[in-house]
Amino acid sequence: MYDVHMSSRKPIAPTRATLSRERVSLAAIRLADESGLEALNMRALAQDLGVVPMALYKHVANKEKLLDEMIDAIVREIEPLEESSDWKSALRHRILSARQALLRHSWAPHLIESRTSASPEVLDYMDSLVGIFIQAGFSLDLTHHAMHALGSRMWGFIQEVFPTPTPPTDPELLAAMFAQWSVRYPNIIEMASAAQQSCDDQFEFEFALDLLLDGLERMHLSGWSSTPKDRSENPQLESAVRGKRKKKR
Amino acid sequence: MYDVHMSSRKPIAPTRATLSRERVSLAAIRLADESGLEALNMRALAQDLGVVPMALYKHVANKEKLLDEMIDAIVREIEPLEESSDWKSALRHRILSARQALLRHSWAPHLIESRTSASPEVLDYMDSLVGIFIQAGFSLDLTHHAMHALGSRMWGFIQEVFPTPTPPTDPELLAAMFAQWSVRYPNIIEMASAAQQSCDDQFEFEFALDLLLDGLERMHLSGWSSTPKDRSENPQLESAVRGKRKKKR
DNA sequence: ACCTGAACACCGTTCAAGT
DNA sequence: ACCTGAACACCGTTCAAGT
Repeated sequence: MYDVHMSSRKPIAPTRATLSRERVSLAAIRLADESGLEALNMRALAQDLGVVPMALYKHVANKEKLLDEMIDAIVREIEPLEESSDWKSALRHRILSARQALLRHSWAPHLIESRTSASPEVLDYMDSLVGIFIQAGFSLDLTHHAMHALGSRMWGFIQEVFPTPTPPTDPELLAAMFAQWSVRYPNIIEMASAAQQSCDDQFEFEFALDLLLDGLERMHLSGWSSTPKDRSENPQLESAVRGKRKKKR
Repeated sequence: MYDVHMSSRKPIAPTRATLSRERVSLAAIRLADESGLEALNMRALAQDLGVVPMALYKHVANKEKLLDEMIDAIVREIEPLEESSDWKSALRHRILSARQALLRHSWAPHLIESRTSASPEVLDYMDSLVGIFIQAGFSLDLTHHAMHALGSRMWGFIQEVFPTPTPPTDPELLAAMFAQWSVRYPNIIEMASAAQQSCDDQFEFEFALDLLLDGLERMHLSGWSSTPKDRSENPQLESAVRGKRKKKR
């Protein structure tokens, strides 16, 4: 226990320093890292800091602002831009670095999805990605589409909608489930039977990232431009452009 | 008001029929459509149905199960598979149809993201997509990667992380914000200046979808196979394969 | 078999007061 | 200036009872 009577001077390394906005958000990150986002509530956070819940509200406006702070802390973990490399390597490096930061905080994807506005730190990062495309000579139009195509992937994650269920450990149950699924979901079972080793998330992430970057490179080199005339000469996006035309009419 | 003394027989079209699982989930969808997901709580839902909150629990196990029901109702809105068309058209049709269903229910993306398991209806839909790839002769391995690369796009949405803020209507405020952003986020401003007309979500969705489908087609035609030897002969995914190799070693 | 009323546990937050 | 204690509003859900 900390002995308050020990000295009237401030301890050199106080274990219970006065609160600050940074101390609160760091504690929130630690709590989420250890116990998950659902365990992060103002009462538990206050207890971790040895303080009464309402003490937090002198340093963060409300819980939403606190969650924004947590995102900013993660964005600061992303490695800075490598000026020297070519656009594709620079993008890959930045995005895979963002992914590393996110992997250290498993709650981050869900939190990012729930945010309704971007902080200055977030916009700084996005601005740097836009800059990579523009500096590489991408048209502003293609740059815009590229950013949309990346979506959450620019933050190093793709939402795994409807995660594949973990198969039961009991071999008897497993066999029963396999038999049942083979009848109702034959294609899924056939596909799964090919992936003997468990699915490698990092590989799947880079596979799709490269699929997008390679496609964007091809469009850029084949002279994608912002004028509709040039667009229609590009056979790759014929159908998408057709859709836009129809809507404009 | 409904007159209960009017007749002892059941009314032909009862306005206050007895509850059922379907009636509850339909009311939940209507409430979410009209007032948003955050307005959907058991008390409000019960009031809409003219019943006390606890009456709902005889028909749905809990709120989570109710949310699962709502997803299933949407999945049933997706148009069935067109057997005759080629794989790319079939996929586009199915996915754009899923998108239409989702656009009718703006709360659906957030709800889909939050689900932790897939219902049989959900698996049926995913199985049909896997089947399209396999029937087109895609290797099981490439099919697997393709499904991951599609991600949430197979449900007709991409998560718009950090949505772009709506610019202020007051021209003076707008000018001030523009000046500020031009200094700190020059690339974003430059990119945005090219997109005069407001951003077309449908176009961006189809742009990225076609980028992925075209890339997958190219890999399929160039003989992507599941053996590592063949993989390294495909120059397009050199870096991703390199990453996987390193991990395996 | 189905619905009701009261109550509990939990959580974000306001308010008036303490030092 | 910073922290505290009690309380309020809100929400999912349990429980024992009603018909």
